[in-house]
Amino acid sequence: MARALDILGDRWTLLVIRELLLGPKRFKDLLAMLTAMGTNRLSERLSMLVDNGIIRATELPAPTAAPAYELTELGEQLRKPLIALGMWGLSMPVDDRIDPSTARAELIALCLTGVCDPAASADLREVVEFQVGEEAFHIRFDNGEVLARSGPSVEPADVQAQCDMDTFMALALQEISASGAVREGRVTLLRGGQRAFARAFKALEYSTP
Amino acid sequence: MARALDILGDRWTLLVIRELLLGPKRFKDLLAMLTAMGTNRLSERLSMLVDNGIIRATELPAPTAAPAYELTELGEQLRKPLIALGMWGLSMPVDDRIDPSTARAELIALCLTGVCDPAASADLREVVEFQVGEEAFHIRFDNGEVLARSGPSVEPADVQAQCDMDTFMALALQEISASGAVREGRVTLLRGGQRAFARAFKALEYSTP
DNA sequence: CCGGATCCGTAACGATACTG
DNA sequence: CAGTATCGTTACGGATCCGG
Repeated sequence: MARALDILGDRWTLLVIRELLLGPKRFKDLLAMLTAMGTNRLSERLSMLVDNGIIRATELPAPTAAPAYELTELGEQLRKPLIALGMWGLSMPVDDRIDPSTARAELIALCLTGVCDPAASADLREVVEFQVGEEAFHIRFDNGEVLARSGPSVEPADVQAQCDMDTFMALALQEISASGAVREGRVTLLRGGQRAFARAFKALEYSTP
Repeated sequence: MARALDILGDRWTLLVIRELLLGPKRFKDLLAMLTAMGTNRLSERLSMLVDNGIIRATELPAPTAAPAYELTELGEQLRKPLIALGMWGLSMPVDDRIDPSTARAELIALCLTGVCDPAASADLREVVEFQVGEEAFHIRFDNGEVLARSGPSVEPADVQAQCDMDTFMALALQEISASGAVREGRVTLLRGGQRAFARAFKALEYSTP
């Protein structure tokens, strides 16, 4: 534990890794998510993480071809522990619910992918793209694997959904049903049907929060 | 995750909680384990953790009756995430193996209790006391529950074992067998038999490191 | 513009001396 | 024993500047 904290214990380090759990990111994108972090600090953390084999420099796919950072296999292994920590933070009784104005739907989605039952999506293979407020992200179900990523999907999405933060949080907390939210117009489906959309949230359900 | 790190992200905080996962501890005991931590810093962290409902002030059992700190239910819920982080640190390829001179057997035991299969100790009910170098600790098996704690057990132990750090690490990593270690004299049993001792390590075995 | 590196004032830290 | 007070040093956030 001390060894892990020697590397991950500095301020921002775990938050940088959190961002990269949502897929490869550019320097400026990380900076945009981690407000109040200085450019020098970010650069310092990134090179330290590279030196320790937790992330590596890479390039964004095809048309963009911009430099970026991504997790290595070692870094990827932090997914479970970090999501577990996130769930603990979620259960903290500070304000009962996270402030919707500072919340980020893609991070909520990330948590869901970490706590949902893989068996529930064992025979599911679809990509759902979300637009929640300003943020765009997608969730890929691939026969038991569930992955949340920032930005639109590279392969064409089966479902494209649009809603506001409050609706997304209510969906994530299972306070409202997916099909009900569509019927009531709280969710707009730009592509795909209500059935496919509901299937996705069914697969994301967790048992014991 | 950010909420969790707001509370737990400062230096030493997670290490203080790690110590308390091994049972209630006094101020001076925490200080002794956390070398290089200033008394003011420890005091600061402790009161912050109390304010956030993660630990609480208490008293050591019966004869000692000294002030101490222990985890609340909220703090106890950090066990799984923290041990997961510890296991990640263990898999870090810095030096393959932790330096036996700085390692602490009770922390290794703590990790084992977090990753072993509860089913393996479902019908086991015994207390094993260890003396490894200077440190004394015990592991309590109670029908599926497995708990590692610093110091001797309050209830009389079924097994009392003595060995050096290298032997304990080899046992934990399943490099040698428990009964073999006893036969070869690497482990001295002050109380209890080889069978009971071997049962304990059998129950502590993990499947995928 | 993007990815950094440099500089500076402030906050946090480690060590030690001190107190109820 | 369980902290509090003080002090010199380190790490941080913010702003500015530079090379591609």
